[in-house]
Amino acid sequence: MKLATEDFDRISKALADPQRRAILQKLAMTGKLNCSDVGAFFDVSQPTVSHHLKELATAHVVEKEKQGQFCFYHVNNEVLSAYVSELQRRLGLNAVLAAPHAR
Amino acid sequence: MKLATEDFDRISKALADPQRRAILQKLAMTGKLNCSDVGAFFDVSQPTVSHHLKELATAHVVEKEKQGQFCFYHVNNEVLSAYVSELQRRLGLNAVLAAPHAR
DNA sequence: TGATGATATAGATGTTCATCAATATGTTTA
DNA sequence: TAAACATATTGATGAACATCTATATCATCA
Repeated sequence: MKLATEDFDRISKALADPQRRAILQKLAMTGKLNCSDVGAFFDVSQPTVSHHLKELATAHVVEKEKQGQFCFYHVNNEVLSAYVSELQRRLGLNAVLAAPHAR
Repeated sequence: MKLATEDFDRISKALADPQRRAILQKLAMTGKLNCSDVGAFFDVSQPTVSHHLKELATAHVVEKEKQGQFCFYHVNNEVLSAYVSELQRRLGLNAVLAAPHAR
C-alpha cells in the first residue's frame, strides 16, 4: 500500500501527540473500543477523546464503525504498516533489506 | 537498543514537523552535511535550520560533529531503528512476526 | 413522547512552537 | 589584529493545537 505525501504528513501529525499515541496503543491492544470505553482509560474530557479519535480517523490510522448510538473504533493495520514502511524508506532504514546487496 | 519513554516522546515530537522530516531525509540521503549545506536546500533562515538541527540532535536522531568552524551532522541509524521498532511494538505491528502463528 | 445516554460540534483559552531579525560567539584567513 | 565566515542564542510574533465547558445531534427505552 502506497501513502500519498499528504497522508503521510497527516499521520505524522496524528502520532505527534502523546495522548493520541496512548489512545492508539490502547486500541491496538484491545482490538476494538467505543468512545466511552476509550475515555474511561484516560483522564480527559469526552469532547477531547472525541476530537482525538476524529484526528486518528481522519488520518485513517483507525476506522470508525457506527452501531446504533455507539461508535466503535479499531486500528487500521494496513495504513499503519504503510506508514512505518514509508518512514523507514525516507530515513534510509531499509536500504540493507531492499537493495540487492551493493557488493 | 532500548528507548526510554522520554526519548521516544522526544523523537516523536522531532519527527512531527515537516521541515524537520525533510532535513532528516536529506541527511539520510547525503550521509553528512554541515549547517550551511542543509540550509541551502531549504527556503528557511539560518537560525531556523540551526534550531531544527538542535532539536534533531537533542532527540539523538542526528549526531553533531564539530570540525573547526564547521559543524557536520549525520543521522543516527541506531536510534532511528530503535524508534521504528518501538513504534511497531506499541502499535502491535510486529505481532505477526513475533507470534507463533495463532492456530 | 419524554427521558436518558452516547457522541459530535462550537467557541474560548492557554500553551506550544515554527519562524524570523538581530546579535553573539567562535573560527579562519588576510 | 581586523575582516569574513559559520553557527548559536535571544527575543518577538503569529499560527497551530490540546483542552475545556456548554450545547447540539442522534439513538434507545420506559
